[in-house]
Amino acid sequence: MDPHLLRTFVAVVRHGSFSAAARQLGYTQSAVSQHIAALETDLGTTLLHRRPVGPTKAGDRLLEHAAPLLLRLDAARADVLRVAGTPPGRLELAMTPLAATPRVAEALAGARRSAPGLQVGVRVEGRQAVVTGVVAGEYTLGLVEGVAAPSDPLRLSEAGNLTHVAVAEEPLAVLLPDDHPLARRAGLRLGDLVDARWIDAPDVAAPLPDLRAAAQSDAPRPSLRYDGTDVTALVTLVAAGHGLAIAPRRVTAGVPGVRAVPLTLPRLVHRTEALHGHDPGPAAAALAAALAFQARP
Amino acid sequence: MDPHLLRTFVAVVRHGSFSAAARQLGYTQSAVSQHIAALETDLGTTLLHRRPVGPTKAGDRLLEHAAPLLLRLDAARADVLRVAGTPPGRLELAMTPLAATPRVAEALAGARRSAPGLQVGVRVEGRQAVVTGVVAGEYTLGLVEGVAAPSDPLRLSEAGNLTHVAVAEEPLAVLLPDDHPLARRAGLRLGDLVDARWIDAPDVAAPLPDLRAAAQSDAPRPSLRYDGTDVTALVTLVAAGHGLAIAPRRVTAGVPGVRAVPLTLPRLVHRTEALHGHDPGPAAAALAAALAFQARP
DNA sequence: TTATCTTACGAGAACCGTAATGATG
DNA sequence: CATCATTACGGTTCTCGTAAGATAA
Repeated sequence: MDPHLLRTFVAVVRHGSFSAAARQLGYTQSAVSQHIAALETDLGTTLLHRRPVGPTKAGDRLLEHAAPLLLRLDAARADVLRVAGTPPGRLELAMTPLAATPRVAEALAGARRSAPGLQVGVRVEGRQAVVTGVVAGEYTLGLVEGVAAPSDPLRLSEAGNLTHVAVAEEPLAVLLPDDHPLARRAGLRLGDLVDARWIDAPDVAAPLPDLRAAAQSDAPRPSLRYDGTDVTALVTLVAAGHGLAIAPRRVTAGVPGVRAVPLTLPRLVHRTEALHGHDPGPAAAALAAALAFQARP
Repeated sequence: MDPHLLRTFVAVVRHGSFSAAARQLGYTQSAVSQHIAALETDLGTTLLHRRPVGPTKAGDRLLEHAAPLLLRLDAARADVLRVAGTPPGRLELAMTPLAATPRVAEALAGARRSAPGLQVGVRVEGRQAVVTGVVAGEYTLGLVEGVAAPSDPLRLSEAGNLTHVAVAEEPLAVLLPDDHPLARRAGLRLGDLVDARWIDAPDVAAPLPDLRAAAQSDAPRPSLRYDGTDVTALVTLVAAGHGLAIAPRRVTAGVPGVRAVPLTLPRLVHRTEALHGHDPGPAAAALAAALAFQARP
């Protein structure tokens, strides 16, 4: 099970075609065919059915393992190179949209002041992309956020051996249009809203699956999905009555037509964490330290 | 970064010798030397210093990744073979010592009744060995236990994409010798026992590191380490005054000279979970279902 | 010297591309 | 028949073992 074979396997599945995978990988169709044949012989099973090309049951299982495996392989290489290579005067910072707070900007400014020559790159992406990028060593530091029970760490998949540092915990609020019947309440329970329509905006609000897990029900069902990374767009959608969302209250600041009502049950917070690999270099370490907050017991 | 190279790398580090690793792997010393050289050239760093042989800093980082990587590779193969190969009439059950309860034995008996020809193998091991074995497909079903907050899942490292099924939650008790000043209390808090001497018996009682994590202090410090898997031995050690331990109260049943006082704070339970890969076959699935309990909300 | 790692070199295997063959819609 | 996967074949590269060389205890 050579990683190369696995890589072509996932490429074939993704493209649904041997030839397309070959093009992407810079191989001939023949080579791809031989790769798949090698895998299938090795495992003694057929992994793909052809015409149309798609994974068999066994192939599905392999696929589920292959991607994380390749990711960890990259992570290993990146991790070794990190301690070996000259610690670069660069800081590549990636974060999810809601993690971009003034506090982060200030801490970053502080880091630049104390290391004048520092090259800094900042990037805003979805949560998964941030985690993957940090694991693969593409970014030196990542800021991700999500919902969790108070002082619980975020449950990040594939965040293998990254270091977590708690950066912030904020109360969550239900975002409703101004004229919503519940908009004047002092607090809301998720149970009050089982029949509501929700906007699923995984990158820019509390992801609905996380809420369902926390609420131990399948209550919040999406009526609209928003895939961008622009917070204002989401808030505008809420104001227009497309559905509700749950996010830290601050996102509604300055936007008319929307109210943020504190979420009282389940007891969840919006938590931000900094992620980095082993020894991310002095700049990233200093930044992470500056961002770290003391979790209240 | 061929897996073969990684495998020889970890073997070399483990043995502290190229030649020993070569013997174990069925290679020549030369081949091992070439493997390491290949890795070092590929990564552009020295991974080992020689005479004596040991990992460099970069090598340490690689080592940390290599073992899980190889494990997951085996897991992938096992997982594919599991769905491919004929579902065998075998059930290989592995469990940690405290998971071996009458309830498990009964459920196993039930599984054998409903599948008369079933070949069953049972094995008791340490927690890590059980998890590793299930991941690698060596066992069809694993039962592991540990301490956790009520209705929280166990935090298992390297349990990647295994299915967890809650099997039992039991209250925890502090095990003390009969003549201990606190032995007559109705309940004990961990804070009452900061100065006590503890027995660290990771396989057969609540592992001290888990307790420290839960208590958010470094309080329970070990005075004696017990590495066996025999519960009675631990209880006997407690009775003899070698130190305290935390375990489900039932382990003291019938043993004189020991008392089990309920642990009231932190609020922790002894939790048992069944682990299996995707589609472990009908026998294991039935057994897991029979063991599953309804977690109280 | 002795145990041990490294290097040189050659036989065999593995790998990928070209090109011919086969299968499917 | 056109598209796409498979198979046959050959040159190149890799890999490992043998054997000789280097190096530290």
